[in-house]
Amino acid sequence: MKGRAKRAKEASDVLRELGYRLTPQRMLILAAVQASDSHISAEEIYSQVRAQYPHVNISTVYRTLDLLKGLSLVTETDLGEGRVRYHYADKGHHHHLVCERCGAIIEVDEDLFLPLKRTLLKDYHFQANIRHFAIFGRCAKCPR
Amino acid sequence: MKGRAKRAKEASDVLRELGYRLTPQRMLILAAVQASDSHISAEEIYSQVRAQYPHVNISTVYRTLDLLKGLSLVTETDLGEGRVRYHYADKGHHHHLVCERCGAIIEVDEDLFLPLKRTLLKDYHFQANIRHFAIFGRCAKCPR
DNA sequence: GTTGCGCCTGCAAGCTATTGCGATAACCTC
DNA sequence: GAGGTTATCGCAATAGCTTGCAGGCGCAAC
Repeated sequence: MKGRAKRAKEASDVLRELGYRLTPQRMLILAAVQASDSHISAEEIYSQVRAQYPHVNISTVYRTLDLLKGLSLVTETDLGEGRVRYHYADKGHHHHLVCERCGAIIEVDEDLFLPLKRTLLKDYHFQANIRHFAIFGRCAKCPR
Repeated sequence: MKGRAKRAKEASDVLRELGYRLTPQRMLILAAVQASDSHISAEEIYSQVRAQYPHVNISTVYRTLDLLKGLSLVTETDLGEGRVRYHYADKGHHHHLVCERCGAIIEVDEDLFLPLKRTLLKDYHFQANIRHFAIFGRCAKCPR
């Protein structure tokens, strides 16, 4: 998969250029997030990485995800499952509508938040960092 | 404090009318949330309640907060401190802008989200339940 | 290839929050 | 006021995530 390999290279270049070390743990964690087509949990990343590198510790997974998150290489979403999920951030960001009744998850484009972002900047001089958002409520199939 | 006593009565009426039992634990937890002028954490509620009723368990606090949350009597906010905070829900809902650099917390009115709510309802038929929201970013005093 | 600095990791303890289960007590009926 | 039903509670175990610390390893300089 060419696109994936290219993305991986770019991401590790970002790390190297910023002076971060390219450890096997970091590469594997990054690869796991990139290989996941949807949103992946820390535990899932952990077991994938451990398949190739049994000594890794779960805390390393969390620390690396934190690092990647800070560099905007991955985004984090809380869909209200009691665990956070991660997503590689090369595609356009998107948000989630989570139905409180049936659990359905609807992805919506980030453009939806542009008016809100503009208002916050204009009225509050607040530069909102809206990457991944989960909005809870009731979906079309679950009437009130 | 008349207003507070009145609110407490109303809240316990809601519980009773819905068939929930009015236990001293619940009353004390409710009172603690109501007595807090700002947002209160589960641990703070726990120690306040325990001062009057030493046998209470922290799990009861969480379970009660969950119940009250479901009944829209309290709202829950995650301000990114690693612990969730609670707030009595009789006043108009509001949201928070949290500065990722200096930690400042700015309260904003819920009206700000009305356009977004309308869009979600119109385009996705999704009835968003936006009570308490935290938006992270950079405040006016922390330039980029 | 070797050396050395210090970033990074593994380990273990700790924190917030949740859950299963048996015991208790709130509420209804009489 | 007494008794029965069952919602609720306390306890302890557990899950998800974080943190302090000591030792290991990536990387650059030689």
